[in-house]
Amino acid sequence: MDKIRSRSSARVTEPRQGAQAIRRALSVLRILAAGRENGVPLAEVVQVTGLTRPTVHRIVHVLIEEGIVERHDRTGRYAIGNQVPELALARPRPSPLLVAAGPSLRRASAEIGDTLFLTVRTGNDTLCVDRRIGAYPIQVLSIEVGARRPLGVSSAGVAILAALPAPDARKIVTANEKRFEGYRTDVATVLGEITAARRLGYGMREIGLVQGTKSISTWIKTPDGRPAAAMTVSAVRTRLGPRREQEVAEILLRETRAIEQAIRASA
Amino acid sequence: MDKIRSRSSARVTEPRQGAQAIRRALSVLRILAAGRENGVPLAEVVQVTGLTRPTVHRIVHVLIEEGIVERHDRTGRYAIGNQVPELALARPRPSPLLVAAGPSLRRASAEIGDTLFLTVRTGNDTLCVDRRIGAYPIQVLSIEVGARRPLGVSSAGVAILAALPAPDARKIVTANEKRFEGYRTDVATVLGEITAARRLGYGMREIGLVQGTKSISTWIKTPDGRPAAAMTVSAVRTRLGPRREQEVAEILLRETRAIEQAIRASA
DNA sequence: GCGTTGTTGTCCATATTATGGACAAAATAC
DNA sequence: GTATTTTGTCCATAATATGGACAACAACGC
Repeated sequence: MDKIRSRSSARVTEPRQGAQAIRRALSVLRILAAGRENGVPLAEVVQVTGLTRPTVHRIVHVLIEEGIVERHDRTGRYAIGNQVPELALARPRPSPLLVAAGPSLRRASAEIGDTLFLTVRTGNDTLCVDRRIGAYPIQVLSIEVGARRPLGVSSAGVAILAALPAPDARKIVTANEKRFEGYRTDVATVLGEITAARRLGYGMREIGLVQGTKSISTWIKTPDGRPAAAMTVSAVRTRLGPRREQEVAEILLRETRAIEQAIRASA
Repeated sequence: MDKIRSRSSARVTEPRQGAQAIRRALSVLRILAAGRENGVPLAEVVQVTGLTRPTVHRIVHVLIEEGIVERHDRTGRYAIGNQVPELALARPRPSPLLVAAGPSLRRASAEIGDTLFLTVRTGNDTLCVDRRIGAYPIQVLSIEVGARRPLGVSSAGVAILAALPAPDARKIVTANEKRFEGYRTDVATVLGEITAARRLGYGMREIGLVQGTKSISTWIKTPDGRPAAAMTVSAVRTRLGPRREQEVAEILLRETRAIEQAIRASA
């Protein structure tokens, strides 16, 4: 581990010590969260976190005893346990972002007709928090609410990274290096996509995570200038030619501004 | 800490070591969860967990850095952070219990007309996971979905304790001793209520948590005989005289059996 | 059946990490 | 203004978490 002193951007009080084990447990949890209901095999957690197997094993089993993690008997995979949603109930139900974005998502979805996603950043991951299905008969539904992927592998992730200060983005991308393999991409490619997104004003992937799909993402910023989320349209590639890409991007950018306004209003 | 070897009931593999810090962090989290949106002052966490202040302080602040806990600027209280619901999204949305209980809650609510609660046990707490408002114009709405209290202070808690093996119940009650003060009760009173509930077949509190209310709770068991939840009716005391208590209890017991059947069917 | 490979699980000596007593600084009450 | 309560920090020390090495088990091939 490296001792980082100060960041050029906002917060300066980052590195607090005396809780290595807790931090490790949390990074394990985040990997498990990426596995959703199916969970993740121990070996993969070891691989991705870079911790040793005994350590991961110990952490995971303590968390099982505590009800935070479950182990699927049949597959032996580890997954987020039911105590996590129970803890989550402590918070008021709909997040301010979802409230602020609701009307815009409805409008954009009606207007565009393809599947719309709202994705937030959580640590080094993107997390899909809302999805609206459009009227067009062919819809890209592969990504579900709750889906979690390393920042950088989806157009939403690229958009969010593009909206971050370059050094921060770079740091996240390199931190995710190990996890990129599973998505057939790498640090250089992602950095290239980020640069392209900055130039374009929105994130775009000709080759979506699903074969034959294309995605366009805009970034949504909080009043302090930090990216809060991304709004994404995914569709079969043939439906998003250059002309329509332009059209869709304009709608997304318009609604993005509306959401940013709504956030400001609610704060 | 004591070294428990074996339990008379089910699980025998309980005490795994090498993760004190993680367990402590989790017990802190559970206390914070009880504080809901408002959170809990540090001193209270210290008092209830029995940990030292430096330790709690360290844990809480690491969790803040990780996004698991938030500190409300104005009050200085600590609360569950937004990363917890994000992790929770990894699990499929409606819990099997909620699905199984849904129709029964609807029926019972329509029939009784007073507020109905579904409460689960989570560790040493009860957690309200569903609430149905009845048709009668005066409703007891003080307990909200997500509300968390020490097992023993509500009629639902008493019901769940009554359904547990006596030694387990006793252990939980003594573990909660410190927290009872805040609810104007104590170990002896709670143990008495549990015994009474076992005799009656359902839990009952003449003096509810809210002045002038009365509650009746039945316990719901999983196929293996462990209590999974409690179903509760709360109403102003005058509306629950001896005759109607009897009536309501019978409806609850009937629907309880229906839920138990539904759980068996879904397993 | 019996090696082979790829998992997961366990042990324990050791160094690293988390601990908590004591002290300090805010915030709040008086 | 001082007293009191609450939160925050330090650091020497002991207890805790660590990970190398080994073991058990499962899945596959033949």
